[in-house]
Amino acid sequence: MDQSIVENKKIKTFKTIQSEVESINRVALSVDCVIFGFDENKLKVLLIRSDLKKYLGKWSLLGDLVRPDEDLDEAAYRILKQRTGLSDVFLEQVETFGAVNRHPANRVVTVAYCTLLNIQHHKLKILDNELHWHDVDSITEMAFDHKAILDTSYCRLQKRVKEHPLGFSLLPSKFSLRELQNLYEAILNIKLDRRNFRKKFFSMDFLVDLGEIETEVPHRPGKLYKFDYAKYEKSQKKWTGIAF
Amino acid sequence: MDQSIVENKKIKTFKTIQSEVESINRVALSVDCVIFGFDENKLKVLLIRSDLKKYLGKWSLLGDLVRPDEDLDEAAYRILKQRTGLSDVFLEQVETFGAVNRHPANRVVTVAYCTLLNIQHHKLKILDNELHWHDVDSITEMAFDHKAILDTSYCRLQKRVKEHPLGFSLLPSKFSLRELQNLYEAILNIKLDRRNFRKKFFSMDFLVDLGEIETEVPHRPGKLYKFDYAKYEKSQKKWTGIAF
DNA sequence: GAATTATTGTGTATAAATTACACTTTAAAT
DNA sequence: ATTTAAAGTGTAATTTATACACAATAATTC
Repeated sequence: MDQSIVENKKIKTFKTIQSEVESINRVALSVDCVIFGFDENKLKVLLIRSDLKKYLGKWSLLGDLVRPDEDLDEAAYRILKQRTGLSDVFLEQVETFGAVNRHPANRVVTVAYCTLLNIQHHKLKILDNELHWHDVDSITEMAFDHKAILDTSYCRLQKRVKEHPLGFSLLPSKFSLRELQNLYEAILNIKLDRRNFRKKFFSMDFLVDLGEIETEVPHRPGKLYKFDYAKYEKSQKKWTGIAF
Repeated sequence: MDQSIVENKKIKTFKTIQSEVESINRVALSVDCVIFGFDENKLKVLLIRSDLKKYLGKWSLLGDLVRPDEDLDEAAYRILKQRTGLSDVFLEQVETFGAVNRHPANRVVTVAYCTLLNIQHHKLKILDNELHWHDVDSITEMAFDHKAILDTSYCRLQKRVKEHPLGFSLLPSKFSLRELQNLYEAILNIKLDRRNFRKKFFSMDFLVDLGEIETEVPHRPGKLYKFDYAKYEKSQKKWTGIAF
């Protein structure tokens, strides 16, 4: 809402609302971060062990209450930083979960955020509550409604990764086309034709050949590329037609 | 969050959090509904006049505080019903807006929801606060951050309407292809080729020819169709490739 | 240093989808 | 009967997506 409230066809004044705001109509608000990574050709997610009695032993997303003087995005970045030390990663609001009984003790509405990290570049320094990376597809049960939040975030990721070059933030700054393809296959959970995959990415024309090749592979090394973000930003996103 | 909170590397217990939840860390939570309609070949949105002093005279979305015993979706449907009397319309969460100072009096975090209504089928019965339909593209200024919420919702609508058959809920149950095309042109703000538009929709094969034609048009009447939702639901959504 | 291994890198033919584009038909109104 | 305004329709050209197989390369092994 934000100002006038109609209830049983009686218009409440702003004064009435003010007092409602002060008293009963308040909830605790949290942010939960779904932090995706990629390693050993598998999509991973960063979880901690819940220490709430009801969910003892269950895995949980990284979250915290939003402070009274803090924007939602700010809170998400703070939590990410507190948990991982990282600050310059892509971060996006996913959805807000507010079922009345989603938290056993209080009404806590939570805003889910989603981030993608390069696991190799960002070794975890804080390991409280058994913080570590889990294979996304191995997770069956979680604390609270966190499994639903994870599922929603994963679906969103699958959709976004097809529309935007997000995936590159999960890879080393120099990567081979095989690594890129492995990433897409893992996230989308499909097999792709190698030749057509390459054709597609080369035709998009955002990959820069670095003139280097992989090292320490026990076979023919692949060329290394980086993603040209500047070129991507300048490009006109193409019109994608109507299709259900 | 939801259980353990790390702050300055000090782990707080659940008890600590409990008391935080009880006291300072609470915010007022509202839902704002962005109700889109379609009339005279224009996309419309339903607004009321703000009666908050700071925004007196400005237009505002339809909102209310979320009740302590009410899920977010429930609140959105309640507000929609209270304002319009309607209940069986598509309703979707868009995004949560939580800038610290978005409300002048209190911290109010708002969850935006978006709905599409058929204006002809749903004549407004309640007109409090000058509730009425506005051309979406004529709106320049609004109360609070509601212009930003509207813009975000409109962008979301443009995207969703290309991926899902949402648009049909804005049309009469029997519609002509011209009406359908007008709808898409208005929402997407583009001109489409008539023959290709028809080809596209016929090839999707979800339109049912009702064997009826338009009446009271001063020219050759078009055939009337309905959308076959059952057939659509059964259809496998096609794989849409990677494209930035 | 020859053979083996594993993976890179490449091209083409076919099918499917998208685009651009103009004339005839129809019903209502005059 | 004429006018008006929009409905209805098809094709050729282009672009995009798909299916598919073999030679080149670097490292490892013998």
